[in-house]
Amino acid sequence: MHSCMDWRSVTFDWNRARAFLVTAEEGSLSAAARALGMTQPTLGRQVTALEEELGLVLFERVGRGLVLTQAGTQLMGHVRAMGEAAVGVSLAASGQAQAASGHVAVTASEVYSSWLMPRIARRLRDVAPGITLEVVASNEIRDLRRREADIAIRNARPEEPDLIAKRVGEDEGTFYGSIDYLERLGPITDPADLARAEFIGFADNTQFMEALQKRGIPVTPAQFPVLTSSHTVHWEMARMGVGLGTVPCGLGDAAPEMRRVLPDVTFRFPIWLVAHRELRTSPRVRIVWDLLAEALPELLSHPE
Amino acid sequence: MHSCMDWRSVTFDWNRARAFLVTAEEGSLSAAARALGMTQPTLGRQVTALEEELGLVLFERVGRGLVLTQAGTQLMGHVRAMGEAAVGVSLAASGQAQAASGHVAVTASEVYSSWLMPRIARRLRDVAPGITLEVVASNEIRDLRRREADIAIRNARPEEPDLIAKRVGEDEGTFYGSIDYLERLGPITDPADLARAEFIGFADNTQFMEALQKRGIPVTPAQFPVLTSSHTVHWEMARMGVGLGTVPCGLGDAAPEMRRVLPDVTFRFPIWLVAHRELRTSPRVRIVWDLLAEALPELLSHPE
DNA sequence: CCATCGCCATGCATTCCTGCATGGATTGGC
DNA sequence: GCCAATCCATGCAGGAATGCATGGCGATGG
Repeated sequence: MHSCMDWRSVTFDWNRARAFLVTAEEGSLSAAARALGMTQPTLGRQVTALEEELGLVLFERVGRGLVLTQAGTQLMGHVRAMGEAAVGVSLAASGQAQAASGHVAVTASEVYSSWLMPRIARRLRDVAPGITLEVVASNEIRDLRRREADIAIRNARPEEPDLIAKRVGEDEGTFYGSIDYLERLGPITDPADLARAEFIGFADNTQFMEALQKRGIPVTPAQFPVLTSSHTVHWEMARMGVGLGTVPCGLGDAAPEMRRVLPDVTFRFPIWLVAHRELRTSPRVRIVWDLLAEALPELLSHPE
Repeated sequence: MHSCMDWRSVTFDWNRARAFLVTAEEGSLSAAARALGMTQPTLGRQVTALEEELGLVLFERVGRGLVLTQAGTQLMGHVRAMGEAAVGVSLAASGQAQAASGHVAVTASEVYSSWLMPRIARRLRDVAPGITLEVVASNEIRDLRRREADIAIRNARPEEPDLIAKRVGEDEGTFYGSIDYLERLGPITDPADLARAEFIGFADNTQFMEALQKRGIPVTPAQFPVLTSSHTVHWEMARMGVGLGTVPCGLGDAAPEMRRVLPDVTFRFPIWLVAHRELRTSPRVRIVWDLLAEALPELLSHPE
């Protein structure tokens, strides 16, 4: 329709225009870098590149600071207009996000539901107050196709092709035991010592046992006095001194009555975000998805 | 001064806004890519990234084309304003460049002065008609410090620290002989055969001889019957059949009465642009500098 | 007059982005 | 109903942009 329009005149790098605008307003590259959350060399190079792109000298490099040339001054008006329109874009965008409403269900393991999701929910309040969040705490692999949840947080990439998945980070877990249980057990200094210990098991225990054996920890089914599909039950069993529990370090380290058994032996496992293809096009689901994708990595790396 | 201003609202990637604008106006990613001279995957990723950055769904992916969502429609107004301001920036910039005037002197070797500079001058007419260009054809290393020229085109990086230099490309040269001289000389199939030949030499001939010997061509001072500092004289000597001449391939191949001696043995040498630091801040010099930096690489690679 | 501070320029390792080639999906024509 | 054309999504390799650390320079205050 508008294909008659000529876009050649907007082909220059708009980010360089932004660098020029902020630098001119702030008066120096360093100040502009601080304002934009970038570094001074980056902004300096962007401004230089814009000068080469336009074939103009915008700043006079004079000693300490930069001074706008006549050409730069005349461009400032137009660049300011771009900046004001950009503010409009930003405000309108956040307004649209604020206006989004509806219901979004996220499923995660019990541990993550109680540990991570509250922080996510708090952020969601600020970004999109109209969205109500439902947290489905479950360790079972919920079937997204049945609409039991819109987004799932999992530890593996799903194989279904009509699901989209994004790896958002990595978490770390290790063995924990209650202080009194560890006393009864005696000193553990080596993975081989764990042959004396007992573990709280998971419902699908063979997979868990195989993982332990791969790490050089010889275990037999007899060492699993209790199996449970609930991570909460799992953790409570460990706290009661029934056996060793395996939980994310962020949770286990925060429990005062629990201790790592082998502090240096940890298991790293990936965190995946999963949703339907179609659901990603739903505004409210997309907002929650993007929030999770942004917030989870830092929550996992900075347990805070 | 304006440090009170809050730039957080313009921190989003402006190029992604441009991608969104053109895509929405053109109606498809592919059309937008054609209009902007980019590729469809790039624009698709930029739009997706903008959606994640703003936390919005801008397009509904429906079958063939894309359809603006409500949020996208509402953003279009502000993004259009950015685009119009961008057109203003572009127009003002070209206007400023057009208005630039003054005198700029460029020094280059005789060969390049007559071979490359006319094409440069033609382009300069379009970009900045107010600038008058002086071409100083000289093979001597002109001293830029004495203001004999504003910009120099050289074959080596200068060592003076107060000069700025930019490598703009690479050129290729080889030996040429006139047809009748090559007949007198007999067949040349190997670099070692050149021991029978005579060469036109340069004023600083030791450097040239060393370069030949490094390439496995044994030469002695007795093989240089004529020395000259002028490349033009050098070439005329070769054309008259005095000996073998060494010139850029772009020049030598265009001469009908000359032939390459060893077509596959070529010398590659770099092309440097040199100017004063201070002169780079002069608008008119900067315009010519940027034009040279942009045009020379393609002139050297596509001799046309 | 000298020391200190802030600012800009440059070399280097890394990350991110871009372009290319391909696969999957849908629309329109015959 | 099938074919062809068009468009969007994704894996991959090369190149560009970014950040970090450093050096040089001018301005300011003692």
